[in-house]
Amino acid sequence: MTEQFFTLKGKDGSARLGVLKTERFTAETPVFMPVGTQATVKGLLPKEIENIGFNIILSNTYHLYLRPGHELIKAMGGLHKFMNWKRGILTDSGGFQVFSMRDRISLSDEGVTFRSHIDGSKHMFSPENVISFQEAFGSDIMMPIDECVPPESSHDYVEKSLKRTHDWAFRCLKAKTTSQHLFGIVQGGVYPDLRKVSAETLAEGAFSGFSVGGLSVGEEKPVMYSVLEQTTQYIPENKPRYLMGVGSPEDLVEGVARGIDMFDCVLPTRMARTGAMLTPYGKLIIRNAKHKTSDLPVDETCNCYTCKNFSRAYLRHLFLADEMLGPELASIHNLTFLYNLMKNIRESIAENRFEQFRKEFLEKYFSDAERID
RNA sequence: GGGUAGUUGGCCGAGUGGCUAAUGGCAUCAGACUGUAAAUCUGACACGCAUUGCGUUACGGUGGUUCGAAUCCAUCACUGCCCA
Repeated sequence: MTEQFFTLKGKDGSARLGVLKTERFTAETPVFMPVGTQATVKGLLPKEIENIGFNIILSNTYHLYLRPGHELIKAMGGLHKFMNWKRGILTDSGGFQVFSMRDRISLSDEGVTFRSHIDGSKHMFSPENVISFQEAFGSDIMMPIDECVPPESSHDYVEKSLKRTHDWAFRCLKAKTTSQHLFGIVQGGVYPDLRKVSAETLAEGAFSGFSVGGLSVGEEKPVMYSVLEQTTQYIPENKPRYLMGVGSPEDLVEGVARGIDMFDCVLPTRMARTGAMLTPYGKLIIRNAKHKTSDLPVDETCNCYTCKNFSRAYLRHLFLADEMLGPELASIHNLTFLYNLMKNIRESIAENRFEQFRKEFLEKYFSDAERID
C-alpha cells in the first residue's frame, strides 16, 4: 500500500504513458491484457504468456464462481497458485455476462440473479458477493458488478440502470476488506451526458482506477470512439483508465489516442483459434488456399516463436487437419502481435510521436491486403 | 459356372413415378469473431447466363414403358457376398 499503484509518467496529446505497480507485478501502460476466463488463456501455457512479456491477465468471476467455485480456489491457495500464474490478475465481475447472457438473468437493486448456463441453478451476484468471490480468488484488481447495457438501450433505461450500477460500485467499495484494488466502471450506453455523469459520480469514490464499460458491444465504431472520448475527459487524470473488452489493433490505437491505459480482449485468442492471424497489413486467414505452398512466416517482422519457426503452409496444414498446435501457435502469434503493438505505442508516446505512429500504423493495417501475400 | 445384392454429384450416403439440380454427413472454398456458454458460427459448393430468374447437362452404358423416370422394364458393363 505504500507504493503508488499507478504513476502517470508522460503524455503525448491525449495518449498517456504510465506504470501500474503492485506487489506482484509491474506493467507499463498503455497495456493489453490477455483474457483467461476459466483460469486459463485458452490454448497457452502460463510460461508461454510470460515469455511473450505479459505481466497481467484477466479472469472471470462469473465463470470461476460457478466452476470450480470461489471456496475451492481459496482452499487451493488462491487463483494465482491454482493456475500457476505468478504475475497480475484482474478479475471481471460478471458484469459482461449481464450483457452476454441477458436472457438468463434478472436484475434488482439487490444485484443480478443468474440462471447458470451450466446447470440452470440460480445464483445471486450482489455487490457484496462479487467482492467476497474476488477476495477469495485473491486477484490483484477487482471489478464491481455492473450492468453492461446493449447499445440500443434507451436514454431513459440507461439513466435508471446507471443509478443502480453506481450504487453497486459504492457498495462494492464498502464491502471490500482487503488491499486488492477495486475499479469503478463507467457506463452510460451511447449517451455522452450519461457517460459524463457516470465518470463524475464514480470519480468521487476511492477507486484505484476507472473502467469504461459497455463499449464495443455492437455499436458502430465512430459511435464508440466518440463516446469514448466524451468519457475519458471526465475521468481523473491520476488514475488508470481501462477500456473493457476492446482489443482489435485499430481500437487499441484509437483507445490510446483517447486516453486509455489498459485494455483486455478475447479477440486475439479467439481469432487465433479460428485461424485468423494479425499482421501489420491486416488480418491473414491462414486456412486460405493461397497459403498452401507459402514458405513465408505469417509476419516477417514478428519475433514470436511461431513466426520464427513455422511457415504459412505448415500453419495452414495444422488448421485444415484440425490439429491443436494450430490454435496454440496462432494464439502465441496474435498475442505477441498485440504485445508488440502496445510496446510500439508506448515508445512512440515516450518519443512524442504517437500521432505519427497512429497514422502510419492504421494506414498500413488497412492498406491493400494483397501486401500480405 | 450358379445364385444374390448393388452401381446417386470430389467421397460416404438418403431418395423407389411428378413437390428432385436431387436430404444428410465429410472434404473443399470463402467469411465472421472485441470485459469468452465460441478449438465456434455463417455462406458457397453440376455448368452457363442473369435482377428475382432462365437455360443446359446430370443418379453405371444403351434401349424401352409413360404426359412425366434417379425411381418401372429389357439388355450390356462393372462391383460385393454366398454356393460350386
